[in-house]
Amino acid sequence: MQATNNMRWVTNREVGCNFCGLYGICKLSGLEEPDHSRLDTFVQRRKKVANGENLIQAGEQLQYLYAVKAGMFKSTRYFDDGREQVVDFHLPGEMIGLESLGGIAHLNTVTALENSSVCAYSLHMLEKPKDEQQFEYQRCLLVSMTEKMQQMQEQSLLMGAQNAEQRISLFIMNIARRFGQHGMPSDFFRLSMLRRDIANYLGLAFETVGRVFKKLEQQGFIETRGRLTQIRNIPELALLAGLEPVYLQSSRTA
Amino acid sequence: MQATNNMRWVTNREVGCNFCGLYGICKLSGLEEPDHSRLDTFVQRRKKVANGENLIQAGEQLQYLYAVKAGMFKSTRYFDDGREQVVDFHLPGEMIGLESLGGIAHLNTVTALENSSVCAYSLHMLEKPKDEQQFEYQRCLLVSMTEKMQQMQEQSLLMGAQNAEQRISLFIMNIARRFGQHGMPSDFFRLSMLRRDIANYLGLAFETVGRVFKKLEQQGFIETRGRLTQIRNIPELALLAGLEPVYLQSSRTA
DNA sequence: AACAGAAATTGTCATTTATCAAGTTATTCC
DNA sequence: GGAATAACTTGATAAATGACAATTTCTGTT
Repeated sequence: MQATNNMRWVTNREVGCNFCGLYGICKLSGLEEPDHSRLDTFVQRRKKVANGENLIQAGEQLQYLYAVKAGMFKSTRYFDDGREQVVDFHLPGEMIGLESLGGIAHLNTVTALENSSVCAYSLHMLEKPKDEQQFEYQRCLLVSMTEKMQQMQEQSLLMGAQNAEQRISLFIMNIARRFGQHGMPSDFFRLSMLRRDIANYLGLAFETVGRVFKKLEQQGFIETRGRLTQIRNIPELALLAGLEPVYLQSSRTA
Repeated sequence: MQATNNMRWVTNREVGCNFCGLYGICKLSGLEEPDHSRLDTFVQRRKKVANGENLIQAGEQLQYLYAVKAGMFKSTRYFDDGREQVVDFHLPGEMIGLESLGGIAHLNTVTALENSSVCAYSLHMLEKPKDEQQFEYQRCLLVSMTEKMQQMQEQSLLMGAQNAEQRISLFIMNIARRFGQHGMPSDFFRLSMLRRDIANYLGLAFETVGRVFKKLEQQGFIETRGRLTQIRNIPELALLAGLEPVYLQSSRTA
């Protein structure tokens, strides 16, 4: 198919700073000052991570908070016996590292699923003496954690899914909402992870994932070309997922 | 069985304040002052909730943070079409409400799974003017959220479970660790939720949950008398769950 | 102690999903 | 651009789980 060749390199847009999870913190650090000199001492901007490379290795010391600027990441837990479990995906605008804040080391390995870039914010700011600004930093962090927690809350719905079709519909709708939340189209995006990753994440065989995607496509709910994914019938997909039909709409207008 | 009659009323111990999720906040508010007068203006202590009663109704305005003092709760999401999804359980020492902090209303209904009691802390403290103490409150909240987030992280492992046996083993080990974390025995506790609740939470049929429990018991990994549950072979159960064998030990000594 | 209702167990059968194997299509790397 | 590799698809079969119905046990109440 010729169209496929044209679309192969289409990728998700870079997220704007105003839609980024680090926005609050960056603003405090001088993002909106004419020269960014102050900001630049705290934030390492647009660090590139090539497809397949690790941004974070499990066991590594916790030093930075990251925000995905462009591209996509997965978090994987590796076990002694060689098994691996994908525990999360990170979309543009979302933060990486919040879930490890309690300890001193990262629990999971974070890998780029395509050529990606991140902004890194040093966690040293948390150790500074208490002052007015410090208070605000903490508040920003609290907001970020709150958002992350709500996202994780939704995973609980995923866990109760009754069958593969519902699980996968829920998964797609979840990704869609998250794209929309950060100012990108919520019905047309690049699903950069492999079927294997999705399957591992959802606890399904990857053949099952493939078959369900195909079925959803045949029913006209979604359309895929390689990794590019378009949702063609949001209400029906939401229904399959067992969500209220307003699911995506409400988060768009919010 | 005669022994059963004796054990019917055995219940989980009340958690000590020093093992409670609200400890930091209560301490700030005067928990350790000789008279508790200051504390009592912020904290409503030992509010009783009878088995089956709702502590929180979905949609209700967010006003308090709760900590489970004794007993057990479940959080349920209700859908328009009548379906319900159990999204979380709350054990003694754990907090309730953190996951809704972002919004103004509760998303889930929280129900007591046995005669329980909670401490309630007014969220108004968060709106007070910025002062030294306010900073500390925020920090406490950040710590609580961090803990909750790590707990939720573990749910991600649950989601990837390959089969019912692994799911349920993981579930039991998870509950066990959480009891241990708050100073209670991690190998002997009352599992107050119904099979139906566990099944709903894990996305399994309740008959399957029952059969797996029975199988685990026949293999000698666990022992149950009614709701009372004892883990008899931690390493084997951890193995089934696909966890490192040190899982429980490490959290005990910590 | 006895009753009523709820919860749990058990057995059978239908459905879903995993597993394995073979073939096809995409990607990556020279 | 082409070879090598990885990812995905498809089909057949086995295994796990869900659904239903009948029975037993448990729980709470009087």
